[in-house]
Amino acid sequence: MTSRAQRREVTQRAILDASLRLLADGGQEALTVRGLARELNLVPSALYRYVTNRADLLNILFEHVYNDYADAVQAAHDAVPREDIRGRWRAAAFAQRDWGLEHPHEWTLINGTPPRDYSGPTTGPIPAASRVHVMLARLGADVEAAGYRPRVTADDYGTDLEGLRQFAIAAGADVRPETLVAGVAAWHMITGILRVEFFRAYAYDIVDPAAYFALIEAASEKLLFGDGPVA
Amino acid sequence: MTSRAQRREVTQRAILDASLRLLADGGQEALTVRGLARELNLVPSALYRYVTNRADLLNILFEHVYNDYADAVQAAHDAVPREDIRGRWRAAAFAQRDWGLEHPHEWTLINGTPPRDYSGPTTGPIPAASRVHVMLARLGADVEAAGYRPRVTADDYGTDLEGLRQFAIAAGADVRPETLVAGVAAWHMITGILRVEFFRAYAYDIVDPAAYFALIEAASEKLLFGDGPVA
DNA sequence: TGTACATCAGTGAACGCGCGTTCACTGATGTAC
DNA sequence: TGTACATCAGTGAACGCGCGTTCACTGATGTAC
Repeated sequence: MTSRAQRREVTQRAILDASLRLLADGGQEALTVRGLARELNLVPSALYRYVTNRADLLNILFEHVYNDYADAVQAAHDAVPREDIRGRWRAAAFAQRDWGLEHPHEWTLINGTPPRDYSGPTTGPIPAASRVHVMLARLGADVEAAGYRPRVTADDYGTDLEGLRQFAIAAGADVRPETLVAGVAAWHMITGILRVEFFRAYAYDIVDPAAYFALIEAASEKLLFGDGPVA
Repeated sequence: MTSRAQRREVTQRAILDASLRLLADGGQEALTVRGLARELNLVPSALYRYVTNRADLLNILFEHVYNDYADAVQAAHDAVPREDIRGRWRAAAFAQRDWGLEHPHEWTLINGTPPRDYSGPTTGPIPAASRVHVMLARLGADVEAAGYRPRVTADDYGTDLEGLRQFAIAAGADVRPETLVAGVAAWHMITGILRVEFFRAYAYDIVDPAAYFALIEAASEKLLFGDGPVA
């Protein structure tokens, strides 16, 4: 590798780092071409050697941030012993909250309104979002194997339930689609309550958000684990 | 009422209408002072006779849109006979989706990232959000009265569970806080899946969003209604 | 090893744009006597 | 009913701002012979 290529890589990395800094400080609106140039002590036009336009910048950032989130959730989940199935779910749920508290603008980027110039996959899944759901599918398999029966039964095995089954198979998870639906639904619950907390969209006063989150998290467990293992 | 006051009211109404049009067409970013003036064939500065700044504009709009949403959900709920308790829940859930499909930018305004200049209640609840939750609390009371037992039991009656109880009492709903938690959690589930659908934040391919929503909605019912009425 | 040439990172100036907000003003509408 | 004055909706010009993107350029780094 030539030294020119090395320096190019260093700059690319510096651009990503500065982007993350701008995002963390001021949210996605603060991530502008000119602002980024300022942060890097460069002239704005110089950035066009590395990035084709602002949309490109956002796409790179989005992917990185989403993976950060997936890493955090995955790591918390993996830190719990495999046989503590409830604990694994709980760890993942709380990890999303903790990550969001530490990285509010990042949480907002991936969970809030998609940014103006962002043009992620117009069709098909977001890779980093899939990562978390692969984890959930495998967790679902263990939920079943441990004898828990989630409280969801589907009457209608529509196209998407079948799609979910295929997704689980690809993830190497032997799990009924009903369980997956329960898991996915429970995960939406977690994200939904965090939206209320982080965006301050309260319908009534919440004095202790952490305790309130724990309540909702308990409800998510009830949905996924039912009344406990069935012999 | 003098004619001057009448004309003032007409203009105020025109400003609101034009704001709604701009929002519906281009999202909250399209709602600018200058854009609004253009829409009304006015000079930008003229708007400052009616509005103190852009934040004010957004606050007015936000309130209106949130009430629109609450109206739609409430109306769908009220159209179902009181004794059809499951049907009432289902109607409310599907109403949120239908309203969101018809008013994507409006749904985004109240459920997505709070707009830059918006400065809603920094503390305390959003009035229109409370309206829906009052409805949910009363529905919860009927869920219990009908003998359903939601699958949530709380070990910890923390401050917020007590707050939720007070909220229900104020709403005239005789309902255990556990049931409320189940209802609220289930509602977050609904909003959570709609976020994925409307913001295209898929973790795997969803080929039939309507059918997929129905699956998740079924899960929400399972959480709220448990296995059916207990004699 | 030395020279001629090619590459390409970064510069600096400029483009056209839209934004929120201010301010002194005009001219029509409303009010007091 | 008529006149003098006050109110106030809307104008027009200007302020300073930041934005994304283009383009011709300089000068250092890298490559071929």
